[in-house]
Amino acid sequence: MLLKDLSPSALRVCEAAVGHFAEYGYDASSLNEIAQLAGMRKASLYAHFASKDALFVEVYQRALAQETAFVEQGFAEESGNGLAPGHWLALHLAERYSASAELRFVLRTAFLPPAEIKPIVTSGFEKYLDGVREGFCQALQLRHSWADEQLAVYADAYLGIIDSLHVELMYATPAAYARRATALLKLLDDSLSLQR
Amino acid sequence: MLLKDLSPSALRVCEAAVGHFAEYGYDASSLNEIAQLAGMRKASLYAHFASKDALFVEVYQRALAQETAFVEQGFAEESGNGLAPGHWLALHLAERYSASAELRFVLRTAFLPPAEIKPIVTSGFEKYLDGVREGFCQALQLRHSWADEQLAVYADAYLGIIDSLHVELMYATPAAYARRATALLKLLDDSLSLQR
Amino acid sequence: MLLKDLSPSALRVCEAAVGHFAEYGYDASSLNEIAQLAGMRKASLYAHFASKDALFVEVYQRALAQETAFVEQGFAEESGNGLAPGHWLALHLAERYSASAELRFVLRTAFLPPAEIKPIVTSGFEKYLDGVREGFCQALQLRHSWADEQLAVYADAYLGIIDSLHVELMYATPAAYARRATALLKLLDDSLSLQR
Amino acid sequence: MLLKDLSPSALRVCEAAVGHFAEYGYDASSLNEIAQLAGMRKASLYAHFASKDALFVEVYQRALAQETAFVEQGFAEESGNGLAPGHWLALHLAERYSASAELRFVLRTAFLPPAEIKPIVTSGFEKYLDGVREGFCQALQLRHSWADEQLAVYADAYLGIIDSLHVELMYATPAAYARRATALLKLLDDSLSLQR
DNA sequence: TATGAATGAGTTTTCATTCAT
DNA sequence: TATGAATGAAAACTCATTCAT
Repeated sequence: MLLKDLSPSALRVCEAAVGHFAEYGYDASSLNEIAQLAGMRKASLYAHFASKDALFVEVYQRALAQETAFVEQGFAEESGNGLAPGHWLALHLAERYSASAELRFVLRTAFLPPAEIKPIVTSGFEKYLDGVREGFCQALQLRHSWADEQLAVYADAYLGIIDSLHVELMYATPAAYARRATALLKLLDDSLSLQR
Repeated sequence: MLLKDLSPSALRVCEAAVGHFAEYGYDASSLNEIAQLAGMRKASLYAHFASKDALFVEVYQRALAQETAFVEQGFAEESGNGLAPGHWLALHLAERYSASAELRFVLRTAFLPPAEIKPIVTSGFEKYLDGVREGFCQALQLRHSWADEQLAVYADAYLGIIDSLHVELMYATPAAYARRATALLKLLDDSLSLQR
Repeated sequence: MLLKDLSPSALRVCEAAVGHFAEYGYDASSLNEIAQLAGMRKASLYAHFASKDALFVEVYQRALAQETAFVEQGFAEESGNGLAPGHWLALHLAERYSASAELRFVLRTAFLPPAEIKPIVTSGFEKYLDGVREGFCQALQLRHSWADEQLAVYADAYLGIIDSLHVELMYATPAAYARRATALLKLLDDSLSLQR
Repeated sequence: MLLKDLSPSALRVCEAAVGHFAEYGYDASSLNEIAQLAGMRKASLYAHFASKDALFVEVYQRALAQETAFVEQGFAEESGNGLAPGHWLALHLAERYSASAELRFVLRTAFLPPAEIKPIVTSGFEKYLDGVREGFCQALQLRHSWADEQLAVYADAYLGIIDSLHVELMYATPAAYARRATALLKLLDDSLSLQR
């Protein structure tokens, strides 16, 4: 999953595009506006990207790489601070969402991918979620050892929680997000506490 | 929230539109195609609906009403069958999703509402979720009585679970859906079991 | 130039149409809006008029008849009051213009007739102007007798003055109208005074 | 009132548009036909003008500038040839009208401006008329000196005459135009002759 | 006489894309 | 690498008109 080397201009286009796609989605985004934001004319985009699709995919892959790194670093921090498994990410997602156009873009795209490139989007997002699952499983195993089966169940549950929070980010207030995060983490911790 | 009386032709348009909107979303849906599906020409749509927006809103409200009724009936059935609180809906959502264009449309719309009518969409979907919350709380209270605060936490968690399943419906396989449903319901039941 | 007998409904349509045509012109007027104003649906118009053109022509002819009558009565009043020839009309045109949608409609239509019916419009308006000319010539001849040639020159001038005032009505303020009327009538009176 | 620099293609569009607008007016002109006349497709117009309104305004301003220049040059010529004040313009307007689509367009537009841009049209035409007034006043003052008040009255009258001739251009024959011009100029000269 | 439904032709406008420069 | 110009296709929407009821 290596990213292409892009020229400085192409990078500016990506930066402009990620915010635009995040806000309006694929269909309602116009190359014209993206080009303006990047300080060039529409036609010039084609010097950098073969098509709207190609630009979208490139932006998507860069955003995925970035958010995957964010998740990894989050789990590292969590284990350093002795937080309960999966808590760090759940508690920092809201902040990340408002700070990162990339995350907003990834979520919007993953949930409702443009028909033209649905397979690419879906498989990419699955890799992102695999990263989350991986981080969570490692955190769980730091505590004690689990049967594969049990581990899988908790991993499924945790991914479900994260997706639930993703949704809350997209259509609710910060307060509602906090309530949901608290409630779902409580379920998780309660259930884990029964496994002793 | 009474629905308008629509003429037979207008109803045919709604039926055609709900599937189209569910599959392609607002932006990528064309009135031309919807009209064809409804067996008329584009211009004829305007005898029934003032604009694309107006059609979309009408369809959305009808879909919401229908899915709200489905949820209500689900909770009624659950209590009749002695199922654990909230299980019926979680276990039937996938089937419903594949059977009901209305549900697919509602979820797609709620998660990524078209900018033009975001407020209408959001407030409508909140009412739908309130119905879910209401059903779940009543189911919980059939078992034993709860402090308001505890009840609210479990309601938040349950809505989170439902949203999580919504997401899984949109981008995953039936098998993955089942795994997630099992895992999250286990968390819920485990946590509730600690409240004795 | 007899007018048709119209049913009460058809008359209501004419009344609605004259204001609409006067304000928006032929092209920018929509039968839909005219029908609404007349308290019926668009399709019902066709029970009364064969087409948009036919409605327009009917309205035009009624308006012309009405304004022709107004001019006649004006010249009658003028001679009764001993006013200088042509003064009454020049001085009452502004008031009439603001009170009569028919006059506004006639002027708008005469100056820029819709291509489809230009000949009808033009010949109709010429008859209206002939009425003005006739009234003015008679008023002149009440004073003393004129050579045909002289009479024709003054009649041409007077019609020119009236058209000039028509224009001022369409695009200027009442104050500007008054200044122009005063100035042109002064020219007329000065010139007539030289004929003794 | 500087005019934009337009590309050759944009100029071709303007040239095509002025004739079309002059003949059919704003509402009945279609961008499709204008584009054909300019040798391009409809969509290409938008590379040069942001909208139908913008094109119309641009064309209008160019036409106004051109006709203002024509009037100025006319008054210059008049004073060179020793013609009576205001005669040159009155006598050349008909010829100009048939030769200049710009003049036809300006008059049509000024008399019945499209609702969307009425203020722009009106204020522009007033400047044009100010030019006429200015030229006439200077011509008057070459003969002898006038009280401000008298000057204003004759200026009002002269503008009235010009508007009257404008109207005659739009709906009458060349012969009728000549009769009217003769008659009105006679009034003007008679009245001026009384001021010695 | 009135109307709901339908429609063909037309409108302005947007868009992704191409190409010569 | 950048862009001005051009374009085919499609969008939403409007309109005068027809017709069965």
